[in-house]
Amino acid sequence: MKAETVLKPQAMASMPDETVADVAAYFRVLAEPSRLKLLQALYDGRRSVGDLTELLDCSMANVSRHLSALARQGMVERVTEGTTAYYSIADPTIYPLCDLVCKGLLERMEAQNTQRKALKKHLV
Amino acid sequence: MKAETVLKPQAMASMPDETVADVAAYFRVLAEPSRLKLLQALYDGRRSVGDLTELLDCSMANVSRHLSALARQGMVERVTEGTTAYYSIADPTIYPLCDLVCKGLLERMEAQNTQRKALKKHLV
DNA sequence: TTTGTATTTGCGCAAGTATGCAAATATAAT
DNA sequence: ATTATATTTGCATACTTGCGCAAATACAAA
Repeated sequence: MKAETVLKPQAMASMPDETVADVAAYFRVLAEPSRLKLLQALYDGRRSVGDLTELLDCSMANVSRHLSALARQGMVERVTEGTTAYYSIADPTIYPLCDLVCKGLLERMEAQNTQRKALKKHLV
Repeated sequence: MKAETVLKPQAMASMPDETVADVAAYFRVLAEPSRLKLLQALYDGRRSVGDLTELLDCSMANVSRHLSALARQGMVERVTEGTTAYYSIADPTIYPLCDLVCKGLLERMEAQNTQRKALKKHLV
């Protein structure tokens, strides 16, 4: 591992346009509530499309499409048994990723909260 | 901090739809090559819209729009001096986030690489 | 083979998004 | 006040994306 990585994350080193596009594509797949919910639902293990459809209240056709979007990015893996298709997480990177985002959002909400309280104090 | 967090990242605990939507919105802002490049360019410190426009080869109007999208999400901050607007990173969460994604992509590319080599071996 | 169940896919539509171009806005300099 | 510079915004357009619905596909059971 290079020392540079510590100072400047490799993610932020200048990178070829194609790589930037790949990263953007990765984020794009995560930029959809239904797909996030699917990943959430898959946390405990593999699930069939039918299971996920019930869990999600969303048409089966859509669940299937979202799953194949996730699979295309290598985020989930598909295994069939008979007529049913089981999906499972293939890229565990996703979890720390979402965790970071959630922590950030939470912080921001808390900041807004204290701000709101401070404002309230002034009004009283 | 609850023990649950260790076993199951809070990001993947069942969360209200609204929060899921927020996370998706966060990722959506990152799902754009130009915006990623802007964040990359801002790594070393604040930059004016003009500077960023030169760096990015993209119209100034678009750079401005992308910057306001980033600002709307709280990722960057805007400070004006005279007629020029300086933008800078406001949410450092972005860096480890992109780093994770890049590491994942890199791994995948390497895997493909070794696979390609193995295939080649068989063909020779 | 026929029927039923699970999943995927094609198609058309509605909503969202990025971009170019021109106009609007804001501020500094003459 | 006028002009020049920096940035933002409105508008029209092309493109992408998610969805519902119906049809296609795959496999198992009768």
